[in-house]
Order: sequence, then C-alpha cells, then structure tokens
Amino acid sequence: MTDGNMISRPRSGAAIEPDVPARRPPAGPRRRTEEVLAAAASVFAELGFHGATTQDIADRVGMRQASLYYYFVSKEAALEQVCQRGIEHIIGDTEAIAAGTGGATDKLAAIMRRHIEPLSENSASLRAFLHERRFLPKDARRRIARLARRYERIVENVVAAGMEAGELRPDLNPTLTMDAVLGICNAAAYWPGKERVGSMREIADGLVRLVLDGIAAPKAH
Amino acid sequence: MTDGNMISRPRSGAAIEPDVPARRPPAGPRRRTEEVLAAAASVFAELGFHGATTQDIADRVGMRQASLYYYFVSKEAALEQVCQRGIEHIIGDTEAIAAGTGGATDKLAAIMRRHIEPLSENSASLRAFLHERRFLPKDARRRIARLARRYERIVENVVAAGMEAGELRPDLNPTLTMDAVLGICNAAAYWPGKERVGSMREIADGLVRLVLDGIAAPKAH
Amino acid sequence: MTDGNMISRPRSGAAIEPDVPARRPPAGPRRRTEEVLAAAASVFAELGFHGATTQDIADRVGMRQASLYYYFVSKEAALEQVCQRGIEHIIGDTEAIAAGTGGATDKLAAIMRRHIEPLSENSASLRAFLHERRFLPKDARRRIARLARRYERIVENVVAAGMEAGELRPDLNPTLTMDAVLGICNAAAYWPGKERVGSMREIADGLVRLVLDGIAAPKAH
Amino acid sequence: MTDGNMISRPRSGAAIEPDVPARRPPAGPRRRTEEVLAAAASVFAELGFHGATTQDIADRVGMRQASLYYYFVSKEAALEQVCQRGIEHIIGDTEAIAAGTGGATDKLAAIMRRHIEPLSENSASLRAFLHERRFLPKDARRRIARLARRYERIVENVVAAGMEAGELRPDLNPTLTMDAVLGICNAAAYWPGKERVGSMREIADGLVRLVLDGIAAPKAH
DNA sequence: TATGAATGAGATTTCATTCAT
DNA sequence: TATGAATGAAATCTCATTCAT
Repeated sequence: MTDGNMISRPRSGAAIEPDVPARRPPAGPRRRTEEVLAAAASVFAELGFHGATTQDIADRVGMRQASLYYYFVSKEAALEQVCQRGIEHIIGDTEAIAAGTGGATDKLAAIMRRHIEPLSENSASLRAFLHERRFLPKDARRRIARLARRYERIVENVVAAGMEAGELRPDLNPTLTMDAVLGICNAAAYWPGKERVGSMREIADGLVRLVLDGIAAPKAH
Repeated sequence: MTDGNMISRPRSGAAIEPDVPARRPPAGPRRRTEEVLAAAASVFAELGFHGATTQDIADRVGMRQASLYYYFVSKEAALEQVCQRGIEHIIGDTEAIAAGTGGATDKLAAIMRRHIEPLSENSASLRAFLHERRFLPKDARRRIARLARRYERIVENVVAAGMEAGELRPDLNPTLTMDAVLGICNAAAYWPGKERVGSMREIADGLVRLVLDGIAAPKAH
Repeated sequence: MTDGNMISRPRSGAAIEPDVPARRPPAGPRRRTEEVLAAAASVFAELGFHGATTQDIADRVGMRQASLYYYFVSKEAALEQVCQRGIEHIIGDTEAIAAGTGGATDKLAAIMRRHIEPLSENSASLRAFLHERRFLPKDARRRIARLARRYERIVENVVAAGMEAGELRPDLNPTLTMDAVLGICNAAAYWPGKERVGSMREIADGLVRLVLDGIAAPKAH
Repeated sequence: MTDGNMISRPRSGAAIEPDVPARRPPAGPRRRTEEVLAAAASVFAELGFHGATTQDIADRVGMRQASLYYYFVSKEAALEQVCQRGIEHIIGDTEAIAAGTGGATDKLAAIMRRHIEPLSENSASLRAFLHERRFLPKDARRRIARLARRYERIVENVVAAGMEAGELRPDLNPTLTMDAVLGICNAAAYWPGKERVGSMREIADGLVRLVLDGIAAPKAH
C-alpha cells in the first residue's frame, strides 16, 4: 500500500489547520476573527460547549470578554462557525483525496490519516465539531448536519467505488463500512490522554492497516 | 462464526440496564436513590453534564430540585456515581463473557454486542460514562479511569488469547485492536440519531462481522 | 482589698455554668433539654447566630437535625432560651453578691470576677447573650433587654451605694461607671484568643484592681 | 487635664470616616467602589456578616445584586476589605496622635475620643472590624489580625511612655491597661441603642476622665 | 475596534422547617 | 422520643449579553 502521495498536500494551505495562526497575515479587515474563532474552538473542544465560558475564550485571545461580541453575535453562533470550519476543512481535503487517481485502499488510507491526525494532535475545531455540535440550536444543527452528511457520503462513495473495482470485498455495506471507518478514527480523539505504546503516527498506521485488511478483497492466488 | 449463544444472556439479570426501573421495589430505606441516579444518568447523557441542570433531573424523578441533595452531595458527585454504575455494569458482564468457554471470536462478538446494544438503545449511564466522565473533578476522574482501564484490559486479554490460540491473526497489536473494537462500538452511540438502513440489531451484526473478519486469522485451506 | 469571700460561692450550684452537664441527672422528663440548649449556646457563641446551623447543634448533641424540634420550636426560640439562661444565671449570682454584707469595692470586685471568668473561659451562653441577642426577633429582644437592664441596675446600685458610703469617689456617674465596668469585663470575652502574659486569673485580678483604683475615693490621710 | 488640642484634628481629612460620601467624586474608573464598600460596611455592622445578604448591600447602593460582583470577588472578600479600611483608618489617625508632642494623658484622651466617636456615631467599618472580623476565612483573618495588633501596640506604647515619664502610675501593666482602655471604648459601640443620659460627647468625656483618673500617677502634693 | 460597567436570568447549594411514622 | 424524607425559600455566585463611549 503506497502512501497516496498525490494527496499528501491537502488543499487547504493552512496545513491541517493549526488553529492558532503562526503569524498574523499582514493586515486586512477583521484580522482577528481567525484568532478569536481558533480560541473558541480550542476552548469548546477542551471544556465542552456548556463548560466553556466566553471569559475563557477572551482569556485565550487576550481580549476583554465584551470585545468578543464584535466578532460573533452569540456564543452559539461562535460554536456554529467553529463547527463549520472544522468540517469544511476536512471536507475540502477529503474531496481532493477522493477525486485523485489512486485506488480505493490508498484513498481510504489517506482519508483516515487526514481524519486521525488532527484529532490526535488536538486540533480543536474538528473535535468541537464531533462532540459539541449536538448543543447547537436546531437550525444551526441542521446546517452542520448537512455538511457532516456530505463528508460521510464522500467516504461512502470511495468505499462503493472500491467494491465495484474489485478492490474491496463485495459483501460490504458501504454505509456501515463508512461508519466503522470513521468510528475508529474518532476513537483516536480520546487517545492522546492514554499511555499508548508507539508514536501517534505508528498507531495511526496500525489502525489503517487493521481496517484495510478487514475490508480488502481476499487476494486471489 | 457462531453466535456465541452461551453468553448471549449476560449475567446481570437486569439485562442491559433499563436505567428507569419499571416498578418501585417494595420498600426499604433510601428507596429512591436508584430512581434519582437513573434520572441523572439520562439527563447527563442527553444534555451533557454542563448542559444539564439539577432541575432537569428533579423534573425527571418528579421531585423538587432541593430534594435531590438528600440523595447526592453535589452535581459532580452525582456524575461520579452515574459513571461508576455505567462502567461497573458493563465490566461485570464482560468479565463473565471473557471467563466463558467459547473461542475468542465468539467472545468478542458477545462483548461487542453487549457494548453496542445499550448505547444504541440509549442507555444513559454508559453514554454518560463515555462522554461526560471528563468533566469529573480530578480525583473522581482518576477513580473512574481505573475502572475504564480494567474494562479495556479484559477486552485486550480476549484478543491476546485469541491470537495465541491461532484464532486471530498473529500480527495484531492487542491494545490497538482493543481500541479499534471499542472505537467502533462507541461510534454506535451516535447512530440512533441517524437515518440508518436496517434495524439496530442488523447493523450491530454487520459491524461485528466486519471487525471479526478483519482480525480473524486467514483460513488455511 | 479583700477577696469578698462571703460571695465566693455563687448561688447557682452549677458553679459558673459548665454548659455541658458532667453527668446526666438520674431521669425525669425532658432530660435532654439541658444538653440541647447547652449545645445551642456553644454553637451560637462560636459561630454567631446566623453563622450557626441547626445541623451544627444536632452534631454537638449527637442527634438528628429534625429531632431538635422536639426541644425547641424554632432556631430563634432556641436563641432566646439560651440568652435567657445566660443572663439569668449571672443575675442570680450578682444579686446574691449585691445583697451581701461587704463594702462596695469588695462587691464590685466579686461582680467583675463573676462576669469575667465565664467569659474568658469560653462560657457559651453568656457570650451568646452578649453578642447574639441583637438577632432576636423584636419581642424576644425586648424580653431579654429587660433582663439585661435588671443586671445593669444591680451593678449601678452597688456603685451608688458605694458612693453614698464614701467608699467610692463622690463625683462618679453611677450609670457611666457601670458601663465602664461592664465594658471592661466584656472586653475580656475577646482575650482567650490572644497571647496574653499571665493566667486569666491574674489578668482578671489586674483588671479589677485597675478599675477599682480608678473609682475608689481618695484615701484621706 | 487639657484637651490635647494639637491632635484634635486627625490627619485623615475625611474626618471620622463618613462611610457614605456626600457627593460622588467627579469621575474616574471604578468610581463606585467606595460606595459599594461603604454600603457593605454598614450592612455588615448592622446585620452581622452572616445575617446580611448581598441583596441588602445592593439595595443600599441602588445596584442590582449581581452587579456587586463587579466590585468584589465574594462576600468574604468584601468583608475583608471593609475590615481593612476600618482598622487602617484608625491606625493612621492614632499614629499621628501618638507621634504628637503632648503628654501621655492628653494622647490617651485623644485616642479614646478618636475610637469612641465613630463607634457611637455608628461608623460602619470600625464596627464591622470589631465584631465581624472573626467570620473571615483563616488567611484574611490573619492579615486583619496583624493590623489589629499594630493598633494595640501604638496604644500600649503610649501607656508605657506615660509610665516612664512619671505621668502614669508606675505599677500599671501596659498591655492590660491598653486592653482596659480599648475595652471601655468598644463598649461604647453598644450604647447608641440605650437611653443614656447626656449627649454622646458628654458620655465620652466622662469615660475618658474616669479612665485617666484611674491610671494617672497620684499627684504629689 | 475595544472596553468598563451593568444587568437579567439562572445555577447550585444551603437551611430551617414539617410531617408521617 | 426520634428520625428519614422532603420541601419552600432563599443565598451566593456565574455568565451571556448589552450599551455608551
């Protein structure tokens, strides 16, 4: 299994979403919006939406609490923006991977890595998306759910394509497989706190192999 | 792969922990403790620890909010008790399964079902354990973490035993495999909200097969 | 100045109100009333009326909180009874002293000692009377105030008698003098917490002398 | 005994600490901190720390209860600030008096007046300091106790100096004398509620004379 | 763009009290 | 005589939000 190099440069230049931009872009209006949302993301991921206070966010950007309201209209709105960023980021990259030229196993490997890495490295907005989106008000929740489904469908399609190409076992249920694949990936969100053997990357590789071996079509011989 | 019938009835008679007892036990002191904790569990699971109010709990037991404090000392203490129950319940059953006489695949299948079913059927305390235990104060968190590790180790040991018996692939990493297995199971916690095809049971079965095929030792022929 | 021995045995046998009876009287109804009120007194003195909870009282008698209401009708009623005991105790003794046969200086010395000693030894009900009676409801406060005035008048009369007898300076204002005398005594309530030189008794003696020298009639020569 | 005029104007211009400023100072940040603490002082003095509610304080400043927390961090913190102000105020003035040029009797007279007047005129923070400081949490209590000791030592030193100068009786115990002097002064805190004969000022003068006569060195003749 | 001040609405927790047993 | 269970009323404190500047 190759590394799937053609997608090793995910489209979103920001390289796996650092959440706290290294250096401020030269200028431009609403410059600090990014900072604020990154702070919100990390606070929501760490403390949970309801466990986080706007003061926590303000502390992290070095701003007064009241000033935040220049950047968002309400705490809930901030959560929506954070979730949206989390999922859109990954959607963009995943679409690029899916549109690539490799085989299904390579693609799935790349997708899993793209999903696991930011999680295990504590990327805030994806974690916030995963765990906190359920606290969004109805409408926002629906909007974010649509994005989530879009993401899932990409993965599902990759699986389906792999089955048709004879690369994956023909008896898979693509939806279920997608759920299993992403389920395993999401589990990785909880690992950094554990004393695991091996680096995160080794673990991710192990996981990828484990899953792919499970769904690969039996080798003819 | 057989169904592993000998363990399909988990030891704890209460069968998948109904969380809200159908009828009150005859009498005895502190009778309503169970009721109260079950209500707390379901509210925490549904709304998140910080999103839930003690009033929510009181409403669900039909008690005044202040009266709850007769049964627990603080909201956090209630969360700890809920988490403890969630994990201890499953530990008991899983130990029984692991101590059974079947093969590793059968055991893992039973374990997965035991883990998935209450989750997908909305069992409160296990969900609360999974998602809310991180909001416990340090000490309580450590106590609960010890229980969690105990559970994981049971599963891990089943995997290792299966490998030794030649029933599972010899190149597995038992810890990693356990993580993957439980990761998939936990993912099921999010499914009830989705429009899935097929009954929960079919889905669970599909998942179980998927995973076990992935880790089963290649059939000699 | 002699010790005023004729009054060294105050009338109330209980010897300066131990607040916690050494051994329970053989039997009789409402036996534990004493215990309960003593506990209330010490808790009120220590924590202040509003700072003390009925639970604190219950803890000190080894009783459940609800059981206290068998002994008093409300927390405020308990305070009134405590205050009443505190002041009546001292009134009884002080009247005995005042009715004695010695001179005014001897009597005042005895009165001061009787007032200072229980305070400095942490007697609860007198302290409660001094500091907490202001939290009584209007009517109860008036009743207790009447007792307080009675006490003050005794002391005042001793002063006046001493002036008439030529034993005290003729230019004293009896009321003011009484206030000063009791003011000094009450100050002693705060001393046990301080690192003072000398035993409490030495201090009390010093105080007594100080005051009496101040108000004694100049020795003719 | 002269009036000790040179010190009759205590240094702190605010003249006996009015506690509720007549008119708001022109502007500046945190303008209302003073108002809030003055209100807290008067409420604590009147109702006792535990008997007072933050709502009482808010009512007195004309602010909503929640807004108070903009000015202090907790009710206990408010009490500490109040106590600190109460004692620091008096320390400043008393140091000025003690450093003056008159004799010990003049100085003690001035000190006593400075102590008695605000008490009898209901100055809140000094009363709060006297009666409520015992409800402070340990650390704060220690800090305030240090200030209290500083005050006492000033008075003690004045007494000692007067003894050395032959102005006060040579057989006094300076500590004890200081306790007696302040004890009498503190008693005045309870007088406004009483129907006393004469104006407060006459009473204070009477007290001062009484005490000073008691400790003055016998006039040689 | 940012902030100080304030507030309304609640959250958790405490506590005196009641009452059936 | 005593208690377990429950409750109403409040108390302290938190927090998202507003608004004038």
